[in-house]
Amino acid sequence: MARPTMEDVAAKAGVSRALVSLVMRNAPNVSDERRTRVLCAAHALGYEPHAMARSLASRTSTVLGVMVSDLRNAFFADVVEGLDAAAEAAGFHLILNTGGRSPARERAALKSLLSFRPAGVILLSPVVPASAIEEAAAQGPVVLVSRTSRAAGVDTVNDDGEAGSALAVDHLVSLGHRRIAHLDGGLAAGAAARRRGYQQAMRRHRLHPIIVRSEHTDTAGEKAVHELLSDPPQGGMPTALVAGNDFNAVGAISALEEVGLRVPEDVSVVGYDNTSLAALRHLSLTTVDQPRTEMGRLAVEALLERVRGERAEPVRHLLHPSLVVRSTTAAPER
Amino acid sequence: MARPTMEDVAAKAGVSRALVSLVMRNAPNVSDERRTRVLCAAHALGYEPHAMARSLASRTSTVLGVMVSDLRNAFFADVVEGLDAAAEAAGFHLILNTGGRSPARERAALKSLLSFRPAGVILLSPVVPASAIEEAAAQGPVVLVSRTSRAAGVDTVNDDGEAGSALAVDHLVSLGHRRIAHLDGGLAAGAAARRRGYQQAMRRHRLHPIIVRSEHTDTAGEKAVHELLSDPPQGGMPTALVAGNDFNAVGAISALEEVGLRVPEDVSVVGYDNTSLAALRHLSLTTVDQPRTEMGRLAVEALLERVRGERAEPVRHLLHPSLVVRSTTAAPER
DNA sequence: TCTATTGATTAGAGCGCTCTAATCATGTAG
DNA sequence: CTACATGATTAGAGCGCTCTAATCAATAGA
Repeated sequence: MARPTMEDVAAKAGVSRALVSLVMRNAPNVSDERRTRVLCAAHALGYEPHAMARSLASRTSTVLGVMVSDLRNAFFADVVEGLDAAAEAAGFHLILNTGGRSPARERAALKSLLSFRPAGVILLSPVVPASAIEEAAAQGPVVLVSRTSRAAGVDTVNDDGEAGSALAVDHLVSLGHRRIAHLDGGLAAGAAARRRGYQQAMRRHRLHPIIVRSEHTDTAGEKAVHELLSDPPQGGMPTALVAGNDFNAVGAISALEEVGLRVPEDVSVVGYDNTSLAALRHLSLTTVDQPRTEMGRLAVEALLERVRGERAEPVRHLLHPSLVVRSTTAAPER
Repeated sequence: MARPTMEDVAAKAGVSRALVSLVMRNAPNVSDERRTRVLCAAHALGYEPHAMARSLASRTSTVLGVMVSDLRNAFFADVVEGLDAAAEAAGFHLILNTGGRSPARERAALKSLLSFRPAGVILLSPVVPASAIEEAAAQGPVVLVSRTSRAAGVDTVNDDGEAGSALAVDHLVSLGHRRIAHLDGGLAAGAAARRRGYQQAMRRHRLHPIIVRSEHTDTAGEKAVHELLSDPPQGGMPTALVAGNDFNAVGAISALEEVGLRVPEDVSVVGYDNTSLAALRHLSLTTVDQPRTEMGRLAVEALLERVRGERAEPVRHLLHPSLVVRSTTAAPER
C-alpha cells in the first residue's frame, strides 16, 4: 500500500537515488540507457514524485495560494478558472481558500495559505486591511485582484472601472440619451471607480450626473428604480440607467417592467460584469465586460515574474473593459 | 528574509526543537512555563509551522485534492464553498484543479493532485473512465460528487435526481396539469436520473410522458420549445414543462414569451438546480433545489471518515432535493 | 535509603526528495 | 604515457519537521 519512493526505483533500476532524481527532473547529462532504465523501473512500480518532499528539498514551491472572497460570485469563479489555466501551464498548483468577505476569516485563510510556503499568494478582492496585505507581502510575492494597493511588494490586477462606466455612458449618449442615471454600488468592490467614470463621462458630455445609491444586488436595483420613480430628479425620469453591476441591472429591469415601462423602448439599461446572466437571451443585457480569464492569467504572470526574480518594482495592471451591446439599450423614443 | 524555523524558536526559547514541536502541536505534558516561553519566542520571531515539512515528517496530510470539472458552473462553485467550509472546520486544506470536462485534462489534473499525497481526493462530476477513478482510489480515499460508481473504495454524493423530477411533476399535477413535457438534458451530468424520475412520476399519475431532446443550456431550451411548437405531440401543446436545468428553463421561457405564450398563465415551467438565476425576482423560477453546500460537507465528511479509518465500506449519499415554488408555475387556464 | 512511577524534556533518526561536491570513466592533447 | 578536460554517476548532507526511545527530575511507596 505504501507508495514507492525514489529509493525503490533506484534499487529496481540498479542505480543511485541521485540518478533517479536527475531523471525525474529530466536533467541533461544522463545517458539514454540509464534514463530509460530508470523510467521503466518508475513506471513498473507506479512511481510518482512526491511534490511536497520535492518542494522541501529544493527550497522552492510550485504552490500558489489563492484566497477568493466568495466563489459564489461568478466573477471570481471565472478569475479562478483563469488562474488555474495559467498556473497549470507554468507547472504550478493552486491551493484555494475562501474568506467570505470577513476580515477575520480572511486573515485566518491567508495564514493558512502561507503555512504551505507558497511561491506567492493571489488575493481576489480581499477586505483585510492594507497592513495584513503588507505583512503577507513580507513573506513572498502578493498579487491583488479587484483591489488596489500602494505597497511596494504588491502587484495589482484591476479592470478600469472608470473606463468601463465611460464606455456605457458614451454608448448611451451616442444613442441620443441625455438623462442618464447611475445606480451606485456603494462600498462594493470597484463601485467607486465606476461612479467616478460615470461622473467624468457625464461632465465630458456636459450632462448632469444623477446618482442613486444602491448596491450590487437585484433587490437593490429594484429599490433604486422605485425611488427614482417616486422621486424623479429635476428634468424628469431618466431615459437610461447605468447600473452598478448585472444583478443590479436585472433588478432595475424588473422594477421598470413592473410599472409598465418597457426596456429598451422607454428606458435603456446597461449592466456591468457581463456575467452569464447577461448573456442569457431572455435578458440579453447590454453590459460592460471585464476580461476575467485574462485577469487571472495576468495575476499568475505577475506572480511568476517575481518568483523568477525578473522584476522587483510593483506592476499595476489596469485592464480595459469592453462594451457588449445587447438588447437592453436603444435610442430613446421621442 | 528566510523564515524562521523551529530551530530558531528553540534557540531563542532556550529549549530543544522537540519541545517546540510539542508546543506547536499543543501536546499535553508540557509545563506551562515552557509553553509560554516557546509561544513568546515563536511570536517574537513571527514563526509559523511549515505545513509541508510537517506533512512529510508526520506521514499524514492535511490536504484534500479537489478536481472540479468546471468552476464557471455555479453549481460546482457552491459545492466547492461547502467543501472549503467543511475542510477548514476540520483543519484541512483544499488544493484545487479544473478538468474542463476533458478526460485527458482531468487525468493530468488528478495526477497533479495526487503528487501532493493528499489525504484524499474529491472529484466533482468527473468524466474520466471508471478505471482512472479506481486507480486513484488505490492511492487513497476518493469521493465522487455528481457521479456514481460501484467501486468499493469510492464514496459518492449525489442528489436524487429521480426524486427531484418527481417533485416537479407532482407539483404540476397537483396544480391540475396533465400534459407535462420534459426537456431532457441528454448526456449532461444527472440528466439520466432526472429523465427516469420524470417518466416514473408520469406513469404513476397515469399520464403520458413527452420527452424532448435538449441540453443544459438556454439556447437548447429555446430550441426545444420551438420544436415543440412546430411539431406538437399528440394531445396538443403541453401546459407544463419540466426543464433539465435552470438555464434550459430560462431558454424555454424566452421562446414561449417570444411567440406570445405567457408563463405561467399559458405554460408552467419548472427548472432544476436553484441557481442564483432562478432566485432573481425578474425570473422567479420554480425549480428543484439541490443542497449543494450540504453536498460539499458530506463529501468532506465521507473522506475524513476514511482517513480516520472509521469506515471501510463505501457510502452512497443520495441527497433529497426540494422544490422551490416561485412564479413560473400555476394552475393551467381552462 | 532505595526503587518505582510519573511527568517533562531531549537526542537523534528519518520522512522523500534535491543539491553540492566528490568520484569515476572516457577521450584527447601534449 | 601522463595530464587534463569533460561527461556520467553517486555519496552524503540537509530541507523543517515528527516521533520513538532515552534521559532526567521529582515525587511516592516500601
